[in-house]
Amino acid sequence: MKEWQRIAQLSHRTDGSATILGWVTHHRSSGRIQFVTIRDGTGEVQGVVRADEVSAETWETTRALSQEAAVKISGQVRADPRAPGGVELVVAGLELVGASADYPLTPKEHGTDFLMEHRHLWVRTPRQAAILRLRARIIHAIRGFLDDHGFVLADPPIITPAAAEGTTTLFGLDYFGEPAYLSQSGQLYMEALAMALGRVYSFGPTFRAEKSKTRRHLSEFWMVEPEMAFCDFEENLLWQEELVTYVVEEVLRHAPRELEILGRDQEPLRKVRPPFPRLSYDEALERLAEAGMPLTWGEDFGAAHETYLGGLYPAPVFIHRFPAAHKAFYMKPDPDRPEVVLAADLLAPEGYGEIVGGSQRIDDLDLLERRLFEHHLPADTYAWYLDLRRYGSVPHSGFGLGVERLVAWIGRLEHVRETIPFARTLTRVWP
RNA sequence: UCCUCGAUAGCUCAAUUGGUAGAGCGCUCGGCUGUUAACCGAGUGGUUGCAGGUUCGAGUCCUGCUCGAGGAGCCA
Repeated sequence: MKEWQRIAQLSHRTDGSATILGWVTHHRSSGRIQFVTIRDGTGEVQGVVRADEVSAETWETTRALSQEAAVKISGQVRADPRAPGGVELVVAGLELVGASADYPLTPKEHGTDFLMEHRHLWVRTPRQAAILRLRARIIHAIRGFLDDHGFVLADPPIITPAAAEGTTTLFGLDYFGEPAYLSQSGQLYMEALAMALGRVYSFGPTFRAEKSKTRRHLSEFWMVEPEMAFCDFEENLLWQEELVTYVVEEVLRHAPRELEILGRDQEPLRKVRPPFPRLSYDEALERLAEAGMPLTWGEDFGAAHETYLGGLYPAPVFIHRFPAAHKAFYMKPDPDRPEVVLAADLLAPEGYGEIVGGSQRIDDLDLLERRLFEHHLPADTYAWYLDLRRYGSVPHSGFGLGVERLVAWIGRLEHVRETIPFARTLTRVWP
């Protein structure tokens, strides 16, 4: 049995003694009475210290407390309408566990660069802690959904010999004298694993050395990549909308406090229900033309186009069947229209852009070899991948979901760098 | 890689047509018997990103550079 309590539990013991361990967030003094606010990761509570109720030593120790000093305090838990949260601790004893001098972060405003430079301390603030709890809840929901639906967690390697798609920029490294790269997608490996386990998913970091500096980009981000054998394009979309819906429901059910701290309006989230609206690439072009943003068939969407399309509906929207020319080599052509592929992007509402990208994969060996040639990719690098089409090839599909973008959308955050404990961006690899 | 904007006290920011670099917060000391980012008084605080130029005089104008921001492209 523990000899101390966590702050979140204090409201259940509004009479009786308690001991808490935590860090000082605020300290106010008014002559003969001091107020010390303590944070312990589960919540905050105010300690009340009266000069005539504690020893001179405790009074002095309390008086000398500074921001983020670690303390152990004990006393009587009491309900009081004047206390933030309605419960306070009338302090009988206070011990300094760890002093804190010249804490850099003040209760006032700071700029982004300063906060990122002190990210190791910034995470202590209520807002940042709420975001990290939200992230944890979202990850828990994703894994729970997939685990409960027969998906086997099977993670691909992070150190890889070549680009998965041969396009985006990779972080290179020296692998015992051989060139190797940090994975920018585990998808090809997931296809192999799906042929072994049926339904699989990966959950891990992904690395992209793109020179992107926007609020939607990180150099290191986390991605979920489910892959399903015997799954066609339509079923793939169903899995995606079921998963996203479940995650949103779980957040609404289990993290309303976090959404409140973030000031996140819950109404748009309550409108996220399957089926999600779907627009074919061709239909999307029509919508864009009506909105004064005409594109000729075959052109890719720009950021403005994506934002517009994502904003058409309260729920995420699928854009599907893109022109094959600019898409990844492994995407299966639509049998009815070979000029488009059975791929879809899921665009989040409220301007958050693409959160999921998925497709049915080519299962025909000849076509896949032809596509590798057309994309100027070396066949020998993909020899093992081609084997998957040689030995019992089946229709299969999968998708990749960006965890940070999902967290940013659900929390309605300004920037993905706040959705991960220590963001790695184009200009920052520290702390 | 390109475009736009920016850099002044530990932090957030002011500084008029080029004319002695300030405020709030933080921190230190003092005051206050219920504070809520407490309040009141005093104190503390500067190579104005770097290098050069114009000028009697540059935080301010000019040139180059460095660093940062968010947007494009690219992407989750």
